[in-house]
Amino acid sequence: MTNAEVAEFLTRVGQLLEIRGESFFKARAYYNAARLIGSMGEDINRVVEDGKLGDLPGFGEALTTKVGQLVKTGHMDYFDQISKGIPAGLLTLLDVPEVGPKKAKLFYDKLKISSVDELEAAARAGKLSKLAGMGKKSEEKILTHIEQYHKHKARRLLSEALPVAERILQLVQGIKGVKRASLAGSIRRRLETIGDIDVLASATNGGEVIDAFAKLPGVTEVVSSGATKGSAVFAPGIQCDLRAVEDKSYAAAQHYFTGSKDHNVHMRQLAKDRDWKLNEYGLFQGEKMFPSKDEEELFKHFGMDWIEPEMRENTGEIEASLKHKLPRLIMEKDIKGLVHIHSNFSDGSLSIEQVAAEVEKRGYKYFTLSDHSKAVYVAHGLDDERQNQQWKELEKVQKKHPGLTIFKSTEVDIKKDGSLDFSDRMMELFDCTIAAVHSSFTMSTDAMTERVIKAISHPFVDILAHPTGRLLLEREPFSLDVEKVINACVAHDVALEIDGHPARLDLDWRYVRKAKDLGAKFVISLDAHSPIDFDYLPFGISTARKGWLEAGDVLNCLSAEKFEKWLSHRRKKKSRS
DNA sequence: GCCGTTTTCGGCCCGACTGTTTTCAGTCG
Repeated sequence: MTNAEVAEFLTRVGQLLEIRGESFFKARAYYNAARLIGSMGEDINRVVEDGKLGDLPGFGEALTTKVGQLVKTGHMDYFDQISKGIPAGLLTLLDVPEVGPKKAKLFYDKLKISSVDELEAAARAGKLSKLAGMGKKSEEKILTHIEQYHKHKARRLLSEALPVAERILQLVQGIKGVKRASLAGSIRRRLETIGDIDVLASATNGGEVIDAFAKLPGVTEVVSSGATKGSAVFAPGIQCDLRAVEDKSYAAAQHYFTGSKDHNVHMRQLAKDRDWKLNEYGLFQGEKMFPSKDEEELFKHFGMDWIEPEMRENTGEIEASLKHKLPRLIMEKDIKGLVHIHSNFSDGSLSIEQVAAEVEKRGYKYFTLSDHSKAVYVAHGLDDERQNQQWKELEKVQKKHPGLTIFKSTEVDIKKDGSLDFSDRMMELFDCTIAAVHSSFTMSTDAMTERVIKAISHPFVDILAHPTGRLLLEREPFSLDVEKVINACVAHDVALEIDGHPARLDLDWRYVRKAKDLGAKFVISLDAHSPIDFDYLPFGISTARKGWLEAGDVLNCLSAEKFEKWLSHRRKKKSRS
């Protein structure tokens, strides 16, 4: 089972326990385990094989036995035991906002409801409002939520949510009485997909600010509106939560609303260890508040350095900060050249000349012209003859742009058997080759891993592109032993691509972190097919930052000369061996 | 269900909002 599958399973166990009315803390032990496994870099199968499951924080005797069985056999006896008498569909009710375990149990016990459709029918028939603790308003709300549940999936790409968030932030900054405002939540942490937008504001007249927020242009529905907190749906259907605090609480509130949840729990534990209390209003010792004008000062009270929002996932950043050993994360301005650009020779929309002009306009010193190879037929992949034509055109353009270095490159297809789509003779003629899987996604883990490693082992492959093939919210990554592939890349001195297209962001940042620890090198690429794709570099950068990368880890932070040196040096090394 | 150099039992992060209640439970983040 993959980490994600194990995490999902354990979440279901927790939900079942809650529905059964077991201690919430028991359920939380499973939720904590689910979050830990879902967000850690190590392969859970490896952890179990190595007998290290019990070393994970929050894993005692019970979890170690039960999760061990789950990972080894894909099955958990305990799950069968607690799910007895509870229909599987009941858990789907929890996907409807404002329906939690207590309500779900109530609906099932009193009305035998075990699916969202049945819930909808009961609400329309007015049956829900007759239940204890329910009323007309609750029933209407549930109906509205079910409509939304059917209409659109809850999450969106970061690239879609961020512009909306920035527009809302501007509007909030314009509300009368607002002193400071910023984005918070997962969008500030630059998570790859976003559930809702969190905005924080400081003001003396919180209630009025929330009122004004509910009336902003673009608001299609007001979900809630109180003295310090409001929630509204903005076109095109993204929910935004605004929190208003007094300015003296701004730093603590910004930290709190940025999260992540796990990071906050850990920080609050640190406060508790010192007999302090940390909440969204400040850091306190008894009644006394430690003043913090910004987050940096807040961290300083703990003897910590300020932690970049992208790192706040509770994966060691708090320990590193306490030891003053945080990395200096890569920034956009560190990038010197662009990697993985398509032209209209394959499926790009720009000519090579237009690409060169675009790259120069944006101030970069070099790029790799990486069109598809012939096996990717739908993308007009190049055969030998057309590749030769492309090279001729490239040389013409190169002459017109003396200040720019254009690397002869290819995104060569990794065929089903792991062989490459160009002959060795052709492969040797490129300056920089990027290999990628584009077909036969449904192989077994072993077969796919072998396929990719065979390609990596080829002496003239320099970079592995979009290593897991995922399309966020659309297509799952293909089944791959990522850790083995990373190790193979390190062994063969092949760089891993962080494909910066916001629908890919592949390699995933959780693996980026792992790969960095294993000694891998990276490129942050655009995988650009059209002019708009050149605006997507920040998403590749934030993925790298979430993986703790520094400029020194990323090859296209090198000058054109040094980038070329890396390519030729490793090729010489390979032809010798 | 987990955890502990003050604890092996009694805690477990903390607070806002809503709706249905006469003081609070449920949900969410």
